[in-house]
Amino acid sequence: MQSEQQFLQNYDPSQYEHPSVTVDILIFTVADKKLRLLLIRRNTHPFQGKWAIPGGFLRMDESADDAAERRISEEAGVKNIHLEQLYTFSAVGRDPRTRVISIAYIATVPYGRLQYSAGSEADEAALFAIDGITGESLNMHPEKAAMPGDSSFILTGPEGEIITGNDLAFDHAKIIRTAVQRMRGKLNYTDLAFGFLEDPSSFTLTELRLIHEAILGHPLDIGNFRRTIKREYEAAGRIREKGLEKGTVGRPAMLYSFSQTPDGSL
Amino acid sequence: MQSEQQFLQNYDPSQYEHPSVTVDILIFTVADKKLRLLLIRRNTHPFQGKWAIPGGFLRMDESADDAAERRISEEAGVKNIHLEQLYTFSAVGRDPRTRVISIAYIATVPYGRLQYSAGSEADEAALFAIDGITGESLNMHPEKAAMPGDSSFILTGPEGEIITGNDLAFDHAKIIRTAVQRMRGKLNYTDLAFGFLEDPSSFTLTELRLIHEAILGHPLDIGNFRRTIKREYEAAGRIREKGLEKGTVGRPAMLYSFSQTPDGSL
DNA sequence: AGAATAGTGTCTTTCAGACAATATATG
DNA sequence: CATATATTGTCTGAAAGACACTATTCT
Repeated sequence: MQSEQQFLQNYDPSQYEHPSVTVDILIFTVADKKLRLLLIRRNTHPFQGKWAIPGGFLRMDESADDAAERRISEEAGVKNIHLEQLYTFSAVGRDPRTRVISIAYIATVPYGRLQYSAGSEADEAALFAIDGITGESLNMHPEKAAMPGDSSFILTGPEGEIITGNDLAFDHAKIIRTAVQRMRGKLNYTDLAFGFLEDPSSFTLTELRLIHEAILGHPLDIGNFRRTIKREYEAAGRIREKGLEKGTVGRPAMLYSFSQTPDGSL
Repeated sequence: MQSEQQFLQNYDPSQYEHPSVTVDILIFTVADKKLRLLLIRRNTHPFQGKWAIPGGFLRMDESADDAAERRISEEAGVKNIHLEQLYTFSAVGRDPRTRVISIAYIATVPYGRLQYSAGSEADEAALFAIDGITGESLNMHPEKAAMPGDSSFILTGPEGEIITGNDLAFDHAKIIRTAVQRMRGKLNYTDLAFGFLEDPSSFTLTELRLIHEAILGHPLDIGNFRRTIKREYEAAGRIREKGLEKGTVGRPAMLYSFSQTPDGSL
């Protein structure tokens, strides 16, 4: 029997053919009461000219979490953003070039912190508002069961240009649908929405409610929302009153500050 | 500018170094009122002699879902099992040989259908009961924040031998903890538990309750459980009465049959 | 009858949804 | 004061949790 050292010396990773591994980042933000997603226009084949989710190859010396952080820093110029793994897409034909499996991540970025090259030719990027995604049920097999209409949701660009999920590159419509459904499902029992706050140490409950409404795609009852948030967070000391807002129209709102849990969970 | 055809011809997948991609399958079952997991004892380096989650390399012509189905068929001799992607683990040092990322799947197998080589030397496999996993909160970053005690749960083998998460190969303790927490979190709003029924077309509510209790690790109120299941499933026509059980001790139980939804969701 | 298991009913508290009413700022 | 926004209160029905009680079989 060989020793562990001998084994490691004899081990040849090239004996198997390996797929490419990429990390795709769904960079979401909330602006003007709408959930929006950062897409980039592809300037190479395949799907040249189509809009796509930003991504990149996983380097050998970084975890997928690290790669996601790196890519969002490169693409949106922002660090210390809430990132969460969504799903790993691995259908055989999803990339026409070669075998590519993609680990998809959701990033929740406050609109004010987002930086991207809106106009530049080389790497054109734009925020698209998302509408028309229905069915909040959690799909256990995102790559199976492509229902008709799965890709029929609407994306509205910065100049009002409208495309649908079918106009996107690769299987990115499927990924976006999965992401929105996941966000909706987790909204009520996680801190997801807080990741979109411009300043978590000073926000109003109206601001937080508008984020929830943008993600869900429908309005919420104001009183019930306040009651629920205060019960879930204020009693536990997760949010705290910080004094009144100033210089706004109407009654000034109470400002709150939010405390992240150590691991970002619940 | 090159055409798409030219691009495809020029594309060289080997220009990047690729990690290995494996699929790991957490084969769960419920037997004797306990949640149990199929582990195999490694007979090669690294971690020779340690217990590990079964897995295998992703082939170039199969999706991760397909690979998971293939592996569970090879390892447990069973097909058409409920499979669900858990998480993709990709920390750099998780495999000492080379860079390996692992797409983990949860399989829910009825005990009676499970076949594995319990005694054979070549590929020793065993079912381990899982105890002592606490904190049902959904961890957003399973690979970060290794709390002390994360791997301190207890696994009890077929002969009563006891090991802890720390005795497992690779980062498999972390994977198991993530899986159990995920199952607990989804138990109440998915069909997860039904995957463990010996015969979904003929089961009692007591049998279903024992599955829930095994996953959660604590007893449930009998009346409340019945009420909730009947409200959620019987009203929607998802379960139907099939007549009385026969030949058992005590009052005979009503038998039910369960209808899977097309996509296996909710 | 007694043991064992299955199934029902009731009471209380919590929570979600709908909606009305009140409070405090600006112009 | 009119307008705009924030905040509180109230009512109802659904649902969860605790727990007592009844039903049907076998030995």
